[in-house]
Amino acid sequence: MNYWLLKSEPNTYSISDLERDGSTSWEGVRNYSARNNMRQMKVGDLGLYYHSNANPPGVAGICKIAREAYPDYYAWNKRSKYYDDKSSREKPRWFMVDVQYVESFDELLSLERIKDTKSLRDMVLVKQGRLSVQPVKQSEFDAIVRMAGGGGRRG
DNA sequence: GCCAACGTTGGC
DNA sequence: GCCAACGTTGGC
Repeated sequence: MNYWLLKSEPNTYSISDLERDGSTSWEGVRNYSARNNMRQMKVGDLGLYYHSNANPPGVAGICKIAREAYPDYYAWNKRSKYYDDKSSREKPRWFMVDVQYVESFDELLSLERIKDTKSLRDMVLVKQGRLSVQPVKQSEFDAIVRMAGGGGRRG
């Protein structure tokens, strides 16, 4: 199984929203690297749910991939803010997955603490920053869950 | 609101 | 294919 980190702005859709909804579709990714990462996801993979543009930013909890990549149909809807005329039904350019709520950490694990942790210094989150869907090593996933006091093991 | 670090676009 | 101009992300 693989591990991922998914960024969402809590103003737009926080982990509490995901908890309320149970699951959600992850549309609107318009970056090729992020899209390619999504296409690697398998049902059951676990994701760190990251709050970006937040105060403070950090990992808020855990989610699970509930459906593998399928065409992002928002790209075909002219009235959607995710509309892209270069994506067609015949040749979809963008993809989305479904994610399911797993757990919220009691306390957000801040980006600052992640940066201060030696074993997490090589995370894409720290090294590259801006990517909204990124791979995470199992060791990194485990360390973050441990630091956040989460119980989120597979399941 | 600023701006660094990327990504994308399009002229050539 | 190069690269300048522009747009976006996201921390601060």
